Amino acid sequence: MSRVECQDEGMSLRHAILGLLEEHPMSGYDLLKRFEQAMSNVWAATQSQLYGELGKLEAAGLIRVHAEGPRGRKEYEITDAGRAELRHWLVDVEPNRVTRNEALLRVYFLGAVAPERAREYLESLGDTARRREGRLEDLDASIDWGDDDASVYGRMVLEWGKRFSVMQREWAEWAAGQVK
Amino acid sequence: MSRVECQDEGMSLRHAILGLLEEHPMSGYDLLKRFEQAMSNVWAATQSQLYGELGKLEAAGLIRVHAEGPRGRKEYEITDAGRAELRHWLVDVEPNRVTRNEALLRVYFLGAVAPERAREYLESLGDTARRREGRLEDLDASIDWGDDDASVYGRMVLEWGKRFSVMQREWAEWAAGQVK
DNA sequence: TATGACATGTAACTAGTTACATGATTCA
DNA sequence: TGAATCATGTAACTAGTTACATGTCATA
Repeated sequence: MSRVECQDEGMSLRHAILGLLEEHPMSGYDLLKRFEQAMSNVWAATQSQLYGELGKLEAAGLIRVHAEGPRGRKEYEITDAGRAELRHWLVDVEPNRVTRNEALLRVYFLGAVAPERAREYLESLGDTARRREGRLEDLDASIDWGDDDASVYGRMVLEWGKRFSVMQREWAEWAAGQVK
Repeated sequence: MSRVECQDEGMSLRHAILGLLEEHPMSGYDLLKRFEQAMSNVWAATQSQLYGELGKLEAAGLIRVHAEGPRGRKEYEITDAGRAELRHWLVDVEPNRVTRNEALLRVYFLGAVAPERAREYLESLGDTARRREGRLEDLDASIDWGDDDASVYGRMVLEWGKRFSVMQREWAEWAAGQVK
């Protein structure tokens, strides 16, 4: 029941896995699908990293194998220690705000290329945002939202993505117009 | 004059350094100050990583030592090969969109804690955004913008930060209201 | 029977973090 | 002369990426 000591503030993949297993037991393969789909807009993870982390989580006693299936399938479930660690992270650890926005980094340096290239770049950012906006609208419309926690908080994340896309598109349009 | 071969799409720190040195020659220490200040909202870098990367850039011929000063200070300048690499990155390499938003990741899992804790968390995201909004407004007002490239593109980046902060604050206020 | 989806794993690498270590110069 | 700032570097680590490697099961 007691939380494993852990002074590190990072390791969000670890907590992403714990959070998904809190919903219900899953295999590494199942988790991978989640990271490739819904999760990909929020936290990226590769197959290799995922299986590695599952091993570490099991060794740390935060998850355990709950059932084995065909083809070597191992379904993991979260343990009480894992749940404690997840809650601790959600409540006590302040989010680390290490910012890395490659698209925006380029904008700083657009003076190094011809104005036409700069405008093209900004317009392509706008196009990308527009496409993303459309995809998220479609996704939202296709989901039958309920009033359970997963729906409420899932919708919040989706709403964030939609608002972000709109903001990015509008900014890119404005910025392209600023290029002389 | 010809670009160094480089199939990797990442290495943005490398390009951030090249972009800053394109403005004018600087030492590692100067660059560090830039990364700690204006740059910190776009691309984070530690002192250790910076000096390591400067060594690699020099070895690759993309920068060279232009002047030495007291206390072992080494001022670097960008070479023609470095400028070519910077332009190549700006124009030809599409931005990699690996998303990792720790604050948003938590929102997915807020169902694991009491609604009051969840609301507190969302409100704290709103507060953070509001403070950031204020800081960026102040910064904008304090800068004497010109119509040179550095001003035009610097203002674009700042404008993005302001719009992002507004979006994040409004979303967080809405989201906090969604918690039952 | 062959293809594709299911399923897990490892090796070698690059990027990024934390902590330590050292010394020079300025200025109160 | 002591503290702050300037200035560079290294060692040990964690996180993340790419590529490879292997084998199972369902079904067309």
